[in-house]
Amino acid sequence: MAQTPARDRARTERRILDAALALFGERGYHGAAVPAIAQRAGVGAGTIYRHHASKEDLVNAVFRDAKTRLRAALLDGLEVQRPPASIFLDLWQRLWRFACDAPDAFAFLELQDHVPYLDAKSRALELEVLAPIAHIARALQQGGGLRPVPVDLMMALVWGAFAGLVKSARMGYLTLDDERVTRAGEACWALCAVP
Amino acid sequence: MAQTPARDRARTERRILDAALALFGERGYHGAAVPAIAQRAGVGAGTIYRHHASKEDLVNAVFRDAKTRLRAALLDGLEVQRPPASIFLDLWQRLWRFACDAPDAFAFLELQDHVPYLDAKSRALELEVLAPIAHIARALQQGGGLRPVPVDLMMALVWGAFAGLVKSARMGYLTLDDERVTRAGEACWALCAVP
Amino acid sequence: MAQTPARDRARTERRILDAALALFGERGYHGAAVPAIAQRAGVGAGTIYRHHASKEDLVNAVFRDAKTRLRAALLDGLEVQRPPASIFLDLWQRLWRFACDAPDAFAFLELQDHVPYLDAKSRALELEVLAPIAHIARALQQGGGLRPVPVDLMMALVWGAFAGLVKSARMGYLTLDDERVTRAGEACWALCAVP
Amino acid sequence: MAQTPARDRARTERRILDAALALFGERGYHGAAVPAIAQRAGVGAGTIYRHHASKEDLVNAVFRDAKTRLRAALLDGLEVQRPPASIFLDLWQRLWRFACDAPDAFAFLELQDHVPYLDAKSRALELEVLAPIAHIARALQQGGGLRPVPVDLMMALVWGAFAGLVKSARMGYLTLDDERVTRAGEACWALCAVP
DNA sequence: CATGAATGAGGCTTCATTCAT
DNA sequence: CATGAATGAAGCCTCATTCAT
Repeated sequence: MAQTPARDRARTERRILDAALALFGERGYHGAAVPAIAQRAGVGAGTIYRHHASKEDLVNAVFRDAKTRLRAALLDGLEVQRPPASIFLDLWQRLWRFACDAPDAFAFLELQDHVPYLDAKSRALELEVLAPIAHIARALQQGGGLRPVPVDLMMALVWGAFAGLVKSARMGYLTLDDERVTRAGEACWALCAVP
Repeated sequence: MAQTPARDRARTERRILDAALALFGERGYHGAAVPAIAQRAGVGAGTIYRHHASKEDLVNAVFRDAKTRLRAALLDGLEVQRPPASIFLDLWQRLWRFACDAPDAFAFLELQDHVPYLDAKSRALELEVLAPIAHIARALQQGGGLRPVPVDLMMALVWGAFAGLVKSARMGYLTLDDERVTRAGEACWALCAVP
Repeated sequence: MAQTPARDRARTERRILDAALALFGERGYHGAAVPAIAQRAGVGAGTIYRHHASKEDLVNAVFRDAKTRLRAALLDGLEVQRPPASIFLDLWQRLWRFACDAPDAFAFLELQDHVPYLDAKSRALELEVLAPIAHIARALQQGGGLRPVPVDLMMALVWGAFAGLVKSARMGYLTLDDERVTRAGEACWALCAVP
Repeated sequence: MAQTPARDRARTERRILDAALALFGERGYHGAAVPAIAQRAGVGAGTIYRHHASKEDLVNAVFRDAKTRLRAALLDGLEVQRPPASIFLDLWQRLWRFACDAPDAFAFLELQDHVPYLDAKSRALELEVLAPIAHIARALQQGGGLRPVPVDLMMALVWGAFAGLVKSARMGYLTLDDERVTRAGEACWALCAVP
């Protein structure tokens, strides 16, 4: 079978992306050395360059991979014909599940120091995640289901609040479990709900 | 006067801290080169090592300097004998003023990639900022003035929400002005208020 | 037919030699990458190593191939029972035709940076080109048809003069055509002619 | 004295240029490794980059240094109010002296593989050497003192002839001494002399 | 005490070579 | 037998740190 090399190659690529995601997330763009990524991926340093033209290219691939997974986690099968609170809490749970299932991806996406290296395609992908949510929020707001605060502000506040939760947990300032996260979500809904 | 050398030294130190803060904030710990910091501070590279034993030492000094200024901005003269909402909105305004007056410091403190290098003294300082606020929050909560959600969660949510706001603005996803920030603060207060 | 595999192999070998000649000639021994040669030859990188044990081996094969062609261009059917000037101008024309027909080969042979890697067989071949010409020159000189200057000097001067012409043209300091090359050859003959 | 550091720096720079000249001349641009140059210069690898922005920058500095010395060797104090043959033989001797005094520089300048990396300033310098000689040659030719062959051709031939001599000697095909070089020069003059 | 030239370990990247398919 | 993915040594270059001035 001539298919095996292709499968091998894909597996190698996945291990590179996973290792890079973990190290970029742990130590930032400049703090993650390419040879260290290679070692963690269990490949030679040169192999990374058969898959990505440069470290910058690699961080873009990692970003797009993680962002695509986040988009799927947030939006796939999302049911929007529901009361606003229900939609909000569903999204909150989806965020939490993503943060649990893919902690490396969540940590990486929250990190900022790769941002200067993102290319146009990566930036476009960022909007592909935000735009549908903004669209939903605006529709709800026009239907009177959301507090009349500019949607861009509200999204930044909610996303920031959730990120703050996870970051505090990672730094050891608090611990999280499903029940506490749900309560935090309910409190956060007050931020969006019509007063 | 034997005082002049001491004053010179303090002035040099300030320029080093400011330059380091700016570069660490812009490019992260690993992305900021010591010679570049020296150049921005207008001193020789060796001079930095007369003030700090190492780059790690320097980043701790920068962290403590910024955190101390944040503590002052948040807590100095804070009047706690007021209705909870008033305290909250005051803190929110203080945060906003700090983010405007010292954007480098705010950006740096939000950065993650220096965290692994913080020493015990720096970590202790972090608590010195959080503890008084937690104390206030708990008192208000016991007085029935705050939503009965664990205070650690609430603080993480609110701090995260504010940080998310500033981060979104820095990334160009929204623009901020006093009025919009005030409205965001009011929405955020709903998160803390007794339902 | 069992001959086809052999013919295929020979064709592959020719493409490898041509590609290597071109790249070595353009960028020098160290500047030409084996994978780049393989790509230009339209073969896999591993294929080159089925034909040559190493890059050093390859450059020797290229050298011998080019030198053999030069020898043929200079000496095949050379008529030496003629007046010295006629022989000289014939050789000059042959050089010019070679430089036009096989510019890659000419450029490569003039290059110096592969010289340290030439093996004994390649060095021997070099002499196989020079020796017959030296033999002819000495015979003419003994017959009084050439200036009484050591033949080794005269050959170095003439070969160098021709090479200088081509090199200047390649660097854009002059342009060449048949007529100008012929005039240059006539001037160069004065170098060899009995004063 | 604050002058010593400047003198040290200049000395370091000279050693770098000399080492780079030798290695580029011996092994070509791609064959000379920067760490090897540093070792030969007796400095750390990083030091080279305090004097030159890149390897390309270094090869340009080496080129300009060598070319400037060649220009001085050829043209400084050249007396042109003399019979053409005398001028020619003087230049020939100057070339020979340069090739003896600065064999590394001569070998390097003859090498071609740095040419693609020369910048505009370096190319301009090349012309500064050629132009005065071309000017002299044209004047002589108009005065009837030189063979009526295009000056660009004649210069390429003579320069090439001399280079061929030195190259043959370096490759061991012949040996040179003052007397033999003088005889070669006399033969070469025939190339330029009015027939 | 400040300086900045020097250092060399380590980072990013290339490439000659191997080997499983 | 051809292939091309993988390798890791080695190349170019940066930068945290030192030290002579």
